[in-house]
Amino acid sequence: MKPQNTRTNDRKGIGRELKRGSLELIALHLIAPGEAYGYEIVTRLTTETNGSLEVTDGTLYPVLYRLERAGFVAVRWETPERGVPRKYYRLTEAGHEELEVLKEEWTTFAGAMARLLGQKRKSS
Amino acid sequence: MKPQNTRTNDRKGIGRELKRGSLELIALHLIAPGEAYGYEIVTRLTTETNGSLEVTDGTLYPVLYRLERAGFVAVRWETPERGVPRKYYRLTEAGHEELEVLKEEWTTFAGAMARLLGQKRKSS
DNA sequence: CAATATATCTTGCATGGAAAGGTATATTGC
DNA sequence: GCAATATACCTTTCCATGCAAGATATATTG
Repeated sequence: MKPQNTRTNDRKGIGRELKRGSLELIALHLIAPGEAYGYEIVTRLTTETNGSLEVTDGTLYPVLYRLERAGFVAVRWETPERGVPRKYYRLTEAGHEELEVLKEEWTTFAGAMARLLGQKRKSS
Repeated sequence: MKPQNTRTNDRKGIGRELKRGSLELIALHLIAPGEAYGYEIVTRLTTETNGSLEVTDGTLYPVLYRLERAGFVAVRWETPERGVPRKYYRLTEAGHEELEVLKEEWTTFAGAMARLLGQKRKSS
């Protein structure tokens, strides 16, 4: 029998909406230091954030595809002797710039939210 | 002539997606101290956040309607002697609880983002 | 050879922010 | 008296995107 989780069920995807628009930033950020492949990013996101920012592969792959089409990442296939081929992503010059832009936008937004919720006073 | 803003135009709505899921929180938060009406919230959001969290009325009214249907806000019409009638919103008990829940979800999410982007190390 | 883990991709759905349009009342200016 | 503007509400339509679900393929293990 399915759990009829009254308070949790009608709100199945609250955190889901919060991720909106931040996934590209997240992906670019995780790729930035060097190279990364899709499956790796998915698992790293789950482990490194204790599930807070978990995404499914069905979510991430389209994101990577968008980044590729936009010219923010370059792609390299690696087919090892043994194992499933991997598609490695690396930031382009434009990708690094985009990362900075998105990071700044996130900071601005998060800052505005924090200020609003925190009820920061303007004067002493 | 429309401004052909190369770098800004193709990205017309980046911050737009970031607001996803936070508008209910914002609305509840702004109503919480007492009462507020729709038009007021729209203008306050723009002025109090310097446009960072600006929304159009076409965006906010559906949000308020959802909150009302969910039982998070109660409604009172005020038709002054002179002036357009206003629809005042006030948080219900459930609304106050919801506000806390959403606030916590936001904090968790923003914290995870900050930790990820900030490259916090786990050990010394 | 069945099951599992790794790794990729696609289709279809649901959500919700935004543009655009519509209504109604009051004030201001000609 | 009437057009224009500001206030205040609401609705319809569009679209971007996260996710579930399903499909494919290779390698390992029992």
